[in-house]
Amino acid sequence: MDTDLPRRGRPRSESARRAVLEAVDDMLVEDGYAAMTMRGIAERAGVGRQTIYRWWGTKAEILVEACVVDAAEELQTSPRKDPRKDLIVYLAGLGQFLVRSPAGLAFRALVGEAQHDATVRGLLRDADVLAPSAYAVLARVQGSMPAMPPLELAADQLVGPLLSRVLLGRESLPAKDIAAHIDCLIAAWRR
Amino acid sequence: MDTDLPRRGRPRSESARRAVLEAVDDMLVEDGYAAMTMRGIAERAGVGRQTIYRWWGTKAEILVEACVVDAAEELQTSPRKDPRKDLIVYLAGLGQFLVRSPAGLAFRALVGEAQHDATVRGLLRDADVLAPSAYAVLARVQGSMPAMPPLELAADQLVGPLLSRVLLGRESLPAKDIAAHIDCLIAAWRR
Amino acid sequence: MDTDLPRRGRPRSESARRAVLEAVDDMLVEDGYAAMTMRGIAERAGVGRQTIYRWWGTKAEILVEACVVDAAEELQTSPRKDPRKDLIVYLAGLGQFLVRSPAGLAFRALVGEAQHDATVRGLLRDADVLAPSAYAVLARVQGSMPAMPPLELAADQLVGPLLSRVLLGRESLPAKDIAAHIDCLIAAWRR
Amino acid sequence: MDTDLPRRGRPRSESARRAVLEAVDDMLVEDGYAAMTMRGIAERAGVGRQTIYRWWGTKAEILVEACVVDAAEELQTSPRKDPRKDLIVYLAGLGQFLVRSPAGLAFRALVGEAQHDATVRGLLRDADVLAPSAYAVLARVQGSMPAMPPLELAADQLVGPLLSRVLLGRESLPAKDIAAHIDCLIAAWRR
DNA sequence: ATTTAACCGAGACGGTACGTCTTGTCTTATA
DNA sequence: TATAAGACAAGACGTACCGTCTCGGTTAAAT
Repeated sequence: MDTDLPRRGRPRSESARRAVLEAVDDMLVEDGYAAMTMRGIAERAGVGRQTIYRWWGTKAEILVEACVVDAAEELQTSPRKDPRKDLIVYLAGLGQFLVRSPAGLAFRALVGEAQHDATVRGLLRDADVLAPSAYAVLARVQGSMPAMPPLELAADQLVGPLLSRVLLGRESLPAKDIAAHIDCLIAAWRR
Repeated sequence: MDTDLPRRGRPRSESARRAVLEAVDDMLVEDGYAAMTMRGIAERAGVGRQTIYRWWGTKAEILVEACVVDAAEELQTSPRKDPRKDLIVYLAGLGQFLVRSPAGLAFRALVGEAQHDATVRGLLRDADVLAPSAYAVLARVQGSMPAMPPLELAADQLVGPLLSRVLLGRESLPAKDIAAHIDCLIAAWRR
Repeated sequence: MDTDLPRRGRPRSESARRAVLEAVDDMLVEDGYAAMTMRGIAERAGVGRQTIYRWWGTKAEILVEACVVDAAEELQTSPRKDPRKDLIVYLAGLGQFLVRSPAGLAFRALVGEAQHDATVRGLLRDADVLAPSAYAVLARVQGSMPAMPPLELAADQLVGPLLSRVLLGRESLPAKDIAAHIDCLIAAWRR
Repeated sequence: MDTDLPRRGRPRSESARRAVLEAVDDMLVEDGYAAMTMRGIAERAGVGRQTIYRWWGTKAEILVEACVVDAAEELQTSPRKDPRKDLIVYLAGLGQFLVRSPAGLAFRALVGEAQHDATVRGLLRDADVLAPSAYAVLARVQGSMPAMPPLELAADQLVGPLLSRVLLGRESLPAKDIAAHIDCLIAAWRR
């Protein structure tokens, strides 16, 4: 165990940690990622700059911590009886997450940074923000879809069209198109 | 027309323009986007800094010019008799473009910047890098796919799964999965 | 010659140079050396920080440039007929310079820094702030002082007692003591 | 008395005190004053940082404690029959102290700090490092020097030329010049 | 042929974020 | 209650890049 050894020195300030994460969330919504500097985060959080570098070292690491928990929670949907409805509700929720939620904004900022920096790419891959929620809903409907491909590919087919639209700067999928997309998938997977 | 009036003064240096675009391509491949600064581009291209700002003003604008022409060319595929083969070849080519081609790298860097900056988002939307090529191949196979949704959604269904994989930092779709994905789409669209 | 080669690029800003030197002088008087930071100088002078590092690189180098010219001017005395008076006037002027003049403050700050940093020690030695003025007055009275030691030692004997008092934090020599000291020197040097 | 009341709690660690003073001496010799930070002293001494602030509060205060006792001891000379020899030996010893001894280095560092900081100036004045030893030797030779000025001025005349040379970054007085200087003083003071 | 206008490269300018360092204070567990 | 360890807020350090500006020099069309 690591909690057993009674660490010496002043312990880490939990309030400073929370202040940083909240500041990042707020600034992302208010000013956007480009205007969010380490210096600015520190000032906004009322925290020393060194304190940030001590625990995170990178804007991306802060973002990961700021969004993974919220993301998992926001993307989780309750099961429906109708598989079609189940998939539609999930995808609509994902759309809302990506364009409305602060956690979704953080996620998109991370995806953006990942295109510029291999380290962030790894960070994002390890965080595994979307897959668990997609796997969960797919596992629920899998029984009635004998031709569904393995989960990984099925998840890409499910979320890819919506996700790429948003990342390429277009509007999210309108409700009608979400339904049409799901109907396509069901037709293919039931075949 | 605007090219008719024969502007006075020294004309724009075509060699400087090409030097900048090549420098951007090279630096993107060698050092990555994060290490690519306006100052660095100017030095690498052997060009004054002001000259860059005179004609482009933004890294993103240079990237757009550096990739749109190449992208259109690299993504264009010759028609096949077999619609399935046609789609598979296109998607495999898109995968290569995204992870191998300098133009693809530039495109991904642009997508990254678009997450952080609304201006770049607009730029990227206007450049319309992927859609024309996807529409072209879809138009070719449309005849034999009576249930295919409108082109925009169909294009998202076609490229979304591959695109989102790459943008989220995972490997591109392996050949087997490309085939499986196309088979799903055909099954749904032929229905 | 070096002025012949027609330097490229924007020439150095003389106004920025003067602004920095004046800011240093003012801040030294108002806030003291310890409170004078590179950042503060830049802000006070209305100058970019990099501009300072481009031309000076060190607080000490700025101080040297800020005080050498003024020092030489302030320490120069006009000849008197009476050698005793000549020496007294010079020494009294040196006392005023050390405790009143901004240039003298800069000089003392430099001497302080020289105790901590060998580079500054060299800088100070090369600047040769005091010696020329002392040599000048000693050369004038040398004729009537057959036993005067070589100029270097004589200069130390002349200014050392006053200088060390001030540097060790005591008051400057009072007028009575200046006269007594000069009388001692004359007695020894006329012997 | 204050030492009588047997203070409660853990007594001050004498070993920590010595460790700090030794660390300061060593670092001054090895790295120089500029590279000597409170943090560095604490690490080198294997001592908590707070412990230093509790007992000294300032680098200057540590330096004073680190040098006053040693200085007094090193500057004390045994009486000679010949007053000339007495003065020469003292002055030569002072030169060695200033450029060789760790205590002398600490003293010069203090003089340096005193130029930047009025508090240190007061500290240095109160410590009275040089005067007692100079007064002692002057008192011994005073009998044979009827024209010697009051001790304070005489001491300045004795040590000033050497001291100012060293503080201004030049070499210490060579033996020949020490003798010449003393001979001047004797000539003036015997007059 | 000369003038004029816009271009070109180089490089200094005022700003500002970077990541590191040190300061003096504080909060732990230990002695 | 002193101690060593070490986290804390604050802020200076020197570097790098931003976008602008100001030079001397070049290149063509208009005079």
